[in-house]
Amino acid sequence: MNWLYVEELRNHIGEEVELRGWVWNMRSSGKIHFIQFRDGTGFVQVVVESSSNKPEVFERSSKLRIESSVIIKGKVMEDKRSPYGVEVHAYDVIPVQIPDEPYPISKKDHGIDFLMSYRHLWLRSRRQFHILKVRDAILTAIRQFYKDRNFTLIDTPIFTGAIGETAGNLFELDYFDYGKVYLTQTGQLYLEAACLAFGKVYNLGPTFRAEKSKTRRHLIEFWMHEAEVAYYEHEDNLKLQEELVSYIVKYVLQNAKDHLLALNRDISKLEKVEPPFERITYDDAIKLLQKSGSHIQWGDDFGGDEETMIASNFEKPVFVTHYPRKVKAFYMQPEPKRPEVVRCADLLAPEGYGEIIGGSQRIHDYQLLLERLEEFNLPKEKYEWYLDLRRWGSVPHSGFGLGIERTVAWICGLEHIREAIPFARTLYRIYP
RNA sequence: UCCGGCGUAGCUCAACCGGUAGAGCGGGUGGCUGUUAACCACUAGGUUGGGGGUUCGAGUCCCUCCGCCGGAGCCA
Repeated sequence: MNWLYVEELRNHIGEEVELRGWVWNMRSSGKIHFIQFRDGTGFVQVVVESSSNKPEVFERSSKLRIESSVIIKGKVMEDKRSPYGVEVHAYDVIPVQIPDEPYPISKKDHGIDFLMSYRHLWLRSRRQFHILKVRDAILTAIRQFYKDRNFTLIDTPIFTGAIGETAGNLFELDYFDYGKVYLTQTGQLYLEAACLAFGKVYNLGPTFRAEKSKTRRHLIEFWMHEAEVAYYEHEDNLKLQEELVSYIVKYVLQNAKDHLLALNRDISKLEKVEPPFERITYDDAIKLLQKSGSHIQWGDDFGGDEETMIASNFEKPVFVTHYPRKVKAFYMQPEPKRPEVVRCADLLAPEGYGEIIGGSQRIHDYQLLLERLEEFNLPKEKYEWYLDLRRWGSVPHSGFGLGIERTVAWICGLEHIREAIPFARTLYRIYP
């Protein structure tokens, strides 16, 4: 007997197959059962007819209920009445487990609190299935993009002594006798070290921000992809980013289009995403905002509304470059002719999804970096290794970080980032 | 942390000016050979988030605590 997955059935019409999976819904008309079946690769309808089956087979299948696990033996039939194009006519139904209690997630609406409490079961629902399949495609695309360009994957540590961004948003832990360490906010400083050894490097992993953020675009634990390249300056950095983002979107359209369509995503907006992306300076962004009626002043950072307003002027993602150095991190390279701004860029996604990338050229001069550490009140001794990178073989270098969940939310068209990760860690939720 | 809203059956919600708790889904029983959130009939299911107060009477009004949702700040 040939054990097949649902995703393979279209190529096996007329064959007798075995399916192993779960019942996500049951309908019955007395002498005919319709089992809505899923196996982790897709969904298909299984038909069990009383007239063409042994009585015990039909009897066994009547006992199935939602989220029973079951092995089906049957024949694959083409059928235009089925939304999937094929269905399986069963001649044997073997229950693996039949639940004693009703399945908590019903076919009708649920509130988000209830669903998040049952996230471990909610993952089985079709919408969540499609979202996480797109997430998987995005992560595969990132790895493939760097493999094609011969970058080296460098896994950066989760425990860190040095601070990447700003203090105050760090999760603090006791590390034996050493004292306090922090959960990483970014692997960037370590990638900078690695890029001076390997030239072109990237990472992909979880990061943590102890921010009491309560918005649709924040998680406490989120995944970030970062890249860092030696000898890259500002414009090289932007080019890499627009190529990466375009590659991801194209890859998803080629490999996970059905999932996007199942999510009712407007594909036409994603099809426009290809290099080059527009670049707009912070100065011009401020003018644009003021023209639209905002009271923002030069020197202010943007909030979610400002980002949405700026991005709404563009169909593709847009770079906002050269922010005032006071609103950005200590390591960013100043623009030589205008030292009050830095060589950085945020990439804003269209359709109100906000910042998906933050990047910059890094300071490579020892003296300047030392001044900035003092200016930001960072303890020099913890950064000695980072200063070493400017003592030996220092070169201009640039990099960026891309938020995975925000990218998933944008590409899938989600209303809230909590659906973009299998088990979201939000402000007051750690269960399940 | 601040601002706003909500908390009634397992779930999603209703209940007028304060007058004594109701529907759909889910569950159970029965029916139905093409269902698509199947349908039809019957049926079980409630200390209205906790505590206190006002009142002849509180799901409804007041105080307080807890929980959740939305937004702001911060940020990817």
